[in-house]
Amino acid sequence: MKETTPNSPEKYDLPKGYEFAEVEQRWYTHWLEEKSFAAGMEEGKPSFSIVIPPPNVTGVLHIGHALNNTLQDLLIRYHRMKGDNTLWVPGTDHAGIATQNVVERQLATENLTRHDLGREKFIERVWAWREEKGGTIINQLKRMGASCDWDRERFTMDEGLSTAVREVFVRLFKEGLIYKGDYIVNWCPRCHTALADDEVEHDPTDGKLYHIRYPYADGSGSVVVATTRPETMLGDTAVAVHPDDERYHHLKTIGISLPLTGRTIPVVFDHHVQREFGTGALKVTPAHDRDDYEIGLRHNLPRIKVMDDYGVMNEAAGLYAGLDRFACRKQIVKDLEEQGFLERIEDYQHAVGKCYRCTTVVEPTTSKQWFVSVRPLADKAVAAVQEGRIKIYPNTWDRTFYAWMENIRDWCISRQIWWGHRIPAWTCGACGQVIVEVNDPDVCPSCGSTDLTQETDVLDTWFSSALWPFSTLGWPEKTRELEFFYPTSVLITSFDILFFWVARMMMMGLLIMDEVPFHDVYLHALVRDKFGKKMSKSTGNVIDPLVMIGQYGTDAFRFTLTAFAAQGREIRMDEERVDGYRRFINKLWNAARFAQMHLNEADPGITALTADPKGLGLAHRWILSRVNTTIRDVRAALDGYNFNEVASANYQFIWHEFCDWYLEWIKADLFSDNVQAQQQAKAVLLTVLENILKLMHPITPFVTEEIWGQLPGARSSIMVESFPEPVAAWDDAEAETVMNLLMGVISGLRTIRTEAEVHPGARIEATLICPDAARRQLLTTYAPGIQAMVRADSLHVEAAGIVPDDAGHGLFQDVELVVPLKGLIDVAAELEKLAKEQAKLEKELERITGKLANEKFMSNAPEAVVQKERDKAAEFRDHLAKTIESTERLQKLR
RNA sequence: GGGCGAAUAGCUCAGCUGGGAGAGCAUCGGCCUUACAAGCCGAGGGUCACAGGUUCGAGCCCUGUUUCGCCCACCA
Repeated sequence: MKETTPNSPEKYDLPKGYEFAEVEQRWYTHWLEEKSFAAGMEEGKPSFSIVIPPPNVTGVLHIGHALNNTLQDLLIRYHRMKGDNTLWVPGTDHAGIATQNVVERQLATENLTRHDLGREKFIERVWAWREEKGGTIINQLKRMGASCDWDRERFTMDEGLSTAVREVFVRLFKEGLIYKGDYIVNWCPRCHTALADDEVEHDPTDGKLYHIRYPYADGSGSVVVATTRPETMLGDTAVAVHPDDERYHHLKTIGISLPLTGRTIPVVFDHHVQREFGTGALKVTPAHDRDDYEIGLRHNLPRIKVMDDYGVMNEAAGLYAGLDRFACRKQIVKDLEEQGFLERIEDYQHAVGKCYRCTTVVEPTTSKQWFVSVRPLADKAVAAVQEGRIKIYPNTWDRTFYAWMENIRDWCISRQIWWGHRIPAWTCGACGQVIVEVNDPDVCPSCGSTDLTQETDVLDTWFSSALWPFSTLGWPEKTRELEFFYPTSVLITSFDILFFWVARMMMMGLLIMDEVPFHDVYLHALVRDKFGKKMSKSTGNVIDPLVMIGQYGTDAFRFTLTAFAAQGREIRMDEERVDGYRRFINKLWNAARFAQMHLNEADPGITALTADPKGLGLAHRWILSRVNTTIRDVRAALDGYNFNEVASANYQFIWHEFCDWYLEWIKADLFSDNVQAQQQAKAVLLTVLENILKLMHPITPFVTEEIWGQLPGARSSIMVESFPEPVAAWDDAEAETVMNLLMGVISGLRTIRTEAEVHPGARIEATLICPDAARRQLLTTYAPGIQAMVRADSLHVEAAGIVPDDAGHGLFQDVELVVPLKGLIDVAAELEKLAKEQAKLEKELERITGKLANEKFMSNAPEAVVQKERDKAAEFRDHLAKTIESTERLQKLR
């Protein structure tokens, strides 16, 4: 483990590079053993709770889960450190169709179907599968570092949640919000179930548009209709035209003779028909098309189902019975052509509905289904958002949400599969009474018969997910958990299930609990590849979170996801960024290693700073002031769900302020013989490092925990430490101003060195010319610091002076930087640069003087802005003069 | 067709209520300087998609245009 370096063999206790794999495993196990994730329920403390969007039990962790759960964990760890009663409820979703498919595939390898087993045995089989394989995604979440309260893990099919489902179903039914009706549904002939509208995906598909001639019944003429699905003509019960379409007025009294069947069907007049499309005549198949179904209702047309549940033509299809729907299509086209009814065929691209689970082409068809009347529920949800009881982040989604809720249709909740919550409805065989009860009835309450059959359909998976925020907390029992944690604080999810899930939780929560299910909804972006394409296995552009974790470490991966999580629509994931942040984690590791090398050598009494910092050295006061700013920025970003800013505030501070400047600056103290200076540096260093680790812990739990444990003093887990709060005494505007001056001067001198190609190891001499006495005093005071940072043997600070012709020259604010460099100046390059600078300054100056001369600006702009412009003008004038001077001086050297 | 969003450095993206254009990566130059070469120091690079408008002042607000993406409804 311990790696030695040639320079200091025994000094480092931490390995040279951060070895994440071992650390992650060790700490996660420790946290679980210590039950560090368990929710507290102490009276008088604020509560913070999140219910996880339950991944499908069949799921494997993809990058969307990774993002989703990283953000949740970030907030959970933050609030836990803040001391809130913090609960993160984990769990999985039984995912009806998906899971059933998985098990059916497994059966297929044994040459079995679910029907061979029968319902009960099949369900047993699914449970067995779940026991064996259902924990995959949970284990993967653990590798992400998710600090869920695992003892509270729930499953949408477990006993408690099943009770909740029944309770809600019965209540909705009794309130008249659930009904059974005949309806046209999207039927998947492969899954054998109805699909909700949003479970159907519409893919643009190349197909054909068939133009078919339908003769008038009296033989006096014919009309041409067009269809993409000619096999449905067997179920046609009308031809529809627009009522204002004069071309067809004469058809009012004439019937149509349906080709191939000879059936006579009427012509109906309906506004739905688009006159411009094709011939303006539409064949109407009410049993197999959603729009036709509606037309059929309006005109009282019969519905003829010509297919069975497998997509095979039935008896109503006459000669075509027994043919698969697509085979039938071919045969029909052939027959139409032979009999002279086929006018023409054209290539046609149109949207074809496909099952979102198995991509089988969906067949619209009529059947008996259970529905929820969502209108009253939707109204409650809309009101909750409008009144601000639920806030959606980013709020650009509000309008989309309202629009969707306004157009919402009744929710078809029955599914003709076996895996799921079986609908608690029974029909009496004797009297036909429908019984809906929480507990299985023995006898019909109406006639006393025991001939009761339970509904075979199960509920849409989203029905149980809609209850998730309260069912997981124990409802319908009145639990302490509900009391403490409902409504939950925030729901974090991807916007693509805003309607599937989020809206339905709102509806159910508001109805059942009479209270919102969550106060905030944060909708994060969809993760795409770096070209903006959706990740998919077929495209081969999938970034696998587990591969990322293995390669770069969980912390680096989590940091990347956080840094990408701006409030937008999409995230373009680039693996290179993960590598970049892995370096950042390593940087932090090494900074800690450096700190530890000094802190552990120190007398054991070294502790974090507690005293007033006013007497400390400049760099110490500066870094403490910067820590304060960082704490404020990070907290504000977390509270406002600006996750990317949480990442960047940390990154910027740790790398570019703490490492680049502070650590370099205090090396002099740490290595000096001045014990007091050394002790002071150690105390502040420890203080700052502790704050950094706490600030970073929510994003990068492992590395921070590991470093924390290595710091001096007796330490338990960083998880029980409190999240940093700004310390008023640390704010120090003056120290920041002075440090900015010194940093500017140092950077300027370094630029001069580099441009003159002075070897980085070589020493220089430098002169600072500064007209302002107070600032001159500062520069003199901190000359040793500046010298150390720029490798200068001497540094003169003067009020005025003549710049030697062959000197390197620079400028920071009102300070002229002069470095004598005999023959090292690239005159041509320097002149070019000065010319560019001069042009820029002249342009800026012109703009500002114009502004200051503008009366309207002077009278309208706030005084502060005007003053700022005046200051700028003065500064630019000064710089311009000096630039011109330099140019003249260098020209002498040519 | 309706709605939403995006367009800023070579790439990926920030830029929150309008006041001197930012980061990371990449590029170029120089360095093993006692935490880190997984590093350090420095440099270059932008008509903020286009055209108007409001304003003293616009990347940001308004109108229109172009390109791209998503969602909803889909003319059979």
